[in-house]
Amino acid sequence: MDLVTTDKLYMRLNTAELEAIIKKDSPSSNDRDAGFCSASSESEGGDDLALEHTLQRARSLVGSTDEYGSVKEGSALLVRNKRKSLEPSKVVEPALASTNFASSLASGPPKKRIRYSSSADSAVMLTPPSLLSPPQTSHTNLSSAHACNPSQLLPRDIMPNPAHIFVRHPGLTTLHRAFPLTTQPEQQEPLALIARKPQSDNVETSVQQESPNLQFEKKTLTHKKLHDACNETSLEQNIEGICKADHSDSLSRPQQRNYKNMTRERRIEANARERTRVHTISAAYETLRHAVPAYASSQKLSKLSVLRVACSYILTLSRMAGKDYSSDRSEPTIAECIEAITSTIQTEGKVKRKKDE
DNA sequence: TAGGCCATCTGGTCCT
DNA sequence: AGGACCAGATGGCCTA
Repeated sequence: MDLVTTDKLYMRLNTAELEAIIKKDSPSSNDRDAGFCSASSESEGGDDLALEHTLQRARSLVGSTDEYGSVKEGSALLVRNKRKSLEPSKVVEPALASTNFASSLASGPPKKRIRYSSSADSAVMLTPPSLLSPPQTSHTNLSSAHACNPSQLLPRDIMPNPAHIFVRHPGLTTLHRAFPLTTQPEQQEPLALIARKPQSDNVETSVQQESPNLQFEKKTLTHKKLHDACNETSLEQNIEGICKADHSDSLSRPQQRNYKNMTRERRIEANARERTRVHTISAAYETLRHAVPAYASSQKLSKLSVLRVACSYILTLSRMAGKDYSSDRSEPTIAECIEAITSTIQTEGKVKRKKDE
């Protein structure tokens, strides 16, 4: 087993990447760029990918991928085992997923959140009418089962501002908790929209106190509408009605604001940015995961494991390059470094190794 | 079933 | 003022 990791390590050390590192004697050279993707490039690629996956996910939900030509990877709902293997553990056909979603709505809210290969895969585009560009070509199919404005489909070649794409799991979120349609949950409003500061203004106070309940009622109504919709007629037609009702409702009532005087819309936008940010970090982890040695190619180390292995790997490379990046400047020998990283890989991949054996 | 891991939402803080 | 970054809370998925 040692041979596996050690050989793999040496294989990596013999690559052009290592040569490049060795040739770069100047301390000013950016070692991070040797063999690793920079954060900026990763970010851009990650965002574009996430965006594309968002669109694909939205298309796959209604099983209309053909309309957009070739179907890339990710159009199907791949529910992967993220930790242990790179291979998909479950593959849910888009049509089936759509059916399941509809049926889950028909029998009440989904009890479990669906896990996707990436959050972009799980994306359900929620594009508020206020943020939508002028109406595009109307489609018979929805861009998403949750699209707020079903009549406005985002064409493949029009990439919206990521900040305007609201990604939401079709099932549970903190904002959109599942609860039996016939019973009321204890928490009846989104956490962020609870007014914390007591308002001296009587009018505003009454609005702040009443609105969460109204919002809950609206959500409940929306769930019920969706529930009835799935039972009676097509999901598409009814969601359109729901979205219209939602839109008109939002126009007729003042915007909800949280403690930061943040509107609901801005909170959702902030959530989207936060997701994008976290996705970028996850993508960087994924890049790093591919850049470090592992026990097996199919093994998927956790983020923490990736960091640990990467640290050992970098230290080993630095020693082979005649430098010492160890924290204590102890100048370990190359043999010691290889032994350390081998141990690290074995430790971090312990579970998987046992399974393989 | 418990524990680990991860995604998401949220509020707080800092920076531009 | 708004966005980026961060950490806590929550809940789903997976494995032993």
